[in-house]
Parts: sequence; structure tokens; C-alpha cells
Amino acid sequence: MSLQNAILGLLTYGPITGYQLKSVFDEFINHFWSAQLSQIYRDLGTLERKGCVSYHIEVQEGRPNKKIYSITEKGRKAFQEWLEHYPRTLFTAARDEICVRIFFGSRLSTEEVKEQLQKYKREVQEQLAAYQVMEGALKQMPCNRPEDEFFWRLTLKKGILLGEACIQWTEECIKEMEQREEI
Amino acid sequence: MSLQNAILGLLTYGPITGYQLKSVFDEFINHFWSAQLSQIYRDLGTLERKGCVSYHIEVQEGRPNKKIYSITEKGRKAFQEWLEHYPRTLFTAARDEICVRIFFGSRLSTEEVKEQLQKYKREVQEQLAAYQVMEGALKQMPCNRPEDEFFWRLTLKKGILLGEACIQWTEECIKEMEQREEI
DNA sequence: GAATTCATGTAACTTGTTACATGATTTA
DNA sequence: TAAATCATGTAACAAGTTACATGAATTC
Repeated sequence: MSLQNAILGLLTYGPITGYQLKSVFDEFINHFWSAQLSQIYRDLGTLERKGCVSYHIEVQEGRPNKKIYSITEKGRKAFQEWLEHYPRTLFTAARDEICVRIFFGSRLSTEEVKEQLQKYKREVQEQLAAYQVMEGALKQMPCNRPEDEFFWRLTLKKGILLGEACIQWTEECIKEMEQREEI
Repeated sequence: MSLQNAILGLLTYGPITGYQLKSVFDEFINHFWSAQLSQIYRDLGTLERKGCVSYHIEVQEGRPNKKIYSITEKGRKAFQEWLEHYPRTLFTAARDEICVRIFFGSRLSTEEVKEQLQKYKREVQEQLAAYQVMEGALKQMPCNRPEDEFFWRLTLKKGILLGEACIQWTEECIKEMEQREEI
């Protein structure tokens, strides 16, 4: 449901193609929601069948024609309705494969577990670095308005805090494993 | 893929029914992976077709017969193979609906955004309280061995650190929103 | 000359959710 | 007497992933 709502939300900034939506997702949304192009096209189709979006075709030479999507009045209402109503439960812990691995950590050697934690830590650090880039890129976001940018920064902030917590966790895991080995 | 691997991993502790698996998931795995009963039954079926698990039937009076699943040699190998090989990329930021909501925060009044953040914060606090209960319940986990419990605690630790980061985030969001209003 | 970008999608598959169906036993 | 527990599932749907297909223009 949230991908369709995110698409509707982005359409409130102005008309856009599916292809462009994908790059907005990759650049600015990726830290809390990702989307494949195929899924975006499918959901745009679904939204169109529901009457939440419409499109017009921009004819191009030498490339496929563009389908430029706009949000309809119905779409605006549906989005606003969704946004105003916080669901009964929203916070459900994410599916987290590294935890599945660590849960069964006794099936691996201490060294193997530590290596996996190190790999994980490196991935998180790379993400944090990517967030730095993102922070700088926010200004380039199409249709940037300061009242929006304020909230975009808050979502980035969450990515950073969570990433830092992940790194702290890997460090504590390794420390505890080393203390355990000494005994 | 990870649900099937988690099921295989739990089966390495000993034979178990689908129904019992569900309660193990709810009690001990929920903070990093959740599963519906229907999905567990389906995946047990898939694993059986793959030859990774087998079952025998325990006839019961007045209740449906139990299907007691055991891991096969093939299943053990598949699980170990999966566990030993950390994938190219594992850390992909979770889909996080609260961020979708905050991203579009300028579409709501400050009060509405704050309320949603407060609701979210309360949910996280409830989760943290549930983790306390879980921590105490670890000892009751069937087939508890200290070398396993050590790693189970590490996964709980992650839930706690992430939860705390979420709470810190909500507080910072609210603080920043209030600072912004003053201007 | 090879890879990337632009631009559309479809198809098949996997994973996750929700609703339905049955029915005895136990607990509140 | 109502709700929860035990115990099995199926069916339909929603959401997410991967692979395939096309093809010009641009950049390395």
C-alpha cells in the first residue's frame, strides 16, 4: 500500500514519468523505501485503473514516447486520507537477515560470525556515507520547497540514527564474543 | 528465502510441528522476523517437496493429528550452506512507513505530525517493554543451550538498540519542529 | 567498441497478508 | 457461555523480485 501512497505523494509535487519516479526513489527515498521500475510501472497502472492518476503522452523521436503522469482529484483525496490516518499498528520490527544469521551463530565458528558482522558493518558504513551525499543532494531535488526539505531531512536523520545503532551493535557483538572467548 | 532458512535453523534444534513453530516465531523471533501460520505451513510444504524436511504423523483423539517435522540431511546441508555464505549485499534499509508519512509531513499540520510521531513512539516503547519480557523468557526456550542463548541475546540487543534509536529520533523530530515553529 | 542513460513495459516467480473452514478441549 | 488454545490447512490477493525484450542516443 505504501508504495502507491509514496507515488501519489511524489505526484503531488507535479507530473512525472515512471522512469523519473524510479530515479527519485533511488536518490531520495531509498533509505526508507525502495522500488523496482517494474513495480512502479505496475502500480502506476493500478493507480490509473483506480482513477487516482492520469497521463498524457509526449511523443519523442528516436526514443519511446513518454507517459507523463499527473495526480487526479481522487488521487489527492486518497493520498490525504491515507496520510491523515495513522494505522492501528505501524511499528513492526523489520525483517532483518543479519539477525537470522546471528541467531544461529553457534553453528559457525567465532571467526566466521565475526567476519559476517564486519561485512555487515562495512555495508552500513557505506550507507551512512551515501546519506552524506544525499544530504547534499536534497537541494537539487525537483520542486524543492523549504517546508518539504525540512521533513526530508528528518527521514534522513532516521536513517543515520539507525545506521549508527547498527554499527554500535556490531561492535558490541564483537566485544562480547571476545570476552566470551577469554573464559 | 530467509523464512525457509529460519525454519530449517529451528528444526536443527529438534522436531517440531508447524503450529509450534508459529509460537516460537512469535515468542523469540518476532523482533527480527515475523511469519504467519499460513506462510509457515506453505513453506514447510515447499521444504518437504525439496527434500529438506520430512514428517511423521502423530495421531490424536479429538484434535487434528500432528505433523511432526524433522530436518533431513539435505536440509541440514542447505541450511549450513546458506549460513556460511553471507550474500553480496544484505543491508538494505527497511521499508519504513513512518518515514513515508514524515517525508510528506508538510501536507499535515504540525500538530498532526507530532501526534503521529507520539503514537509511533508509544508503539516502540511497547516493543521495548516486550523485549524485556522476551529476555526473561529466553531461558524457557525449548532446547536452550548456553552457546545458543548467547547469540539469541545478541539479536535482542539489536532490537533494543534500534528501538532506542527510533525513540531518540521521534524526540529530535519533535524538538526540531518546535524550534521551527518559534521562528 | 562497450557501457550507460533514456523509456517503455510484460511475464514468471517468490514472499507476505487476509480471509475462510473445521472442530474438540480448556480456561476465564 | 464466551474466548482462547490446539492443529490442520486452502484460496485469493497484494507486494516485491528477477528476467526478458526493444532500441536509439550518449558517454567513456
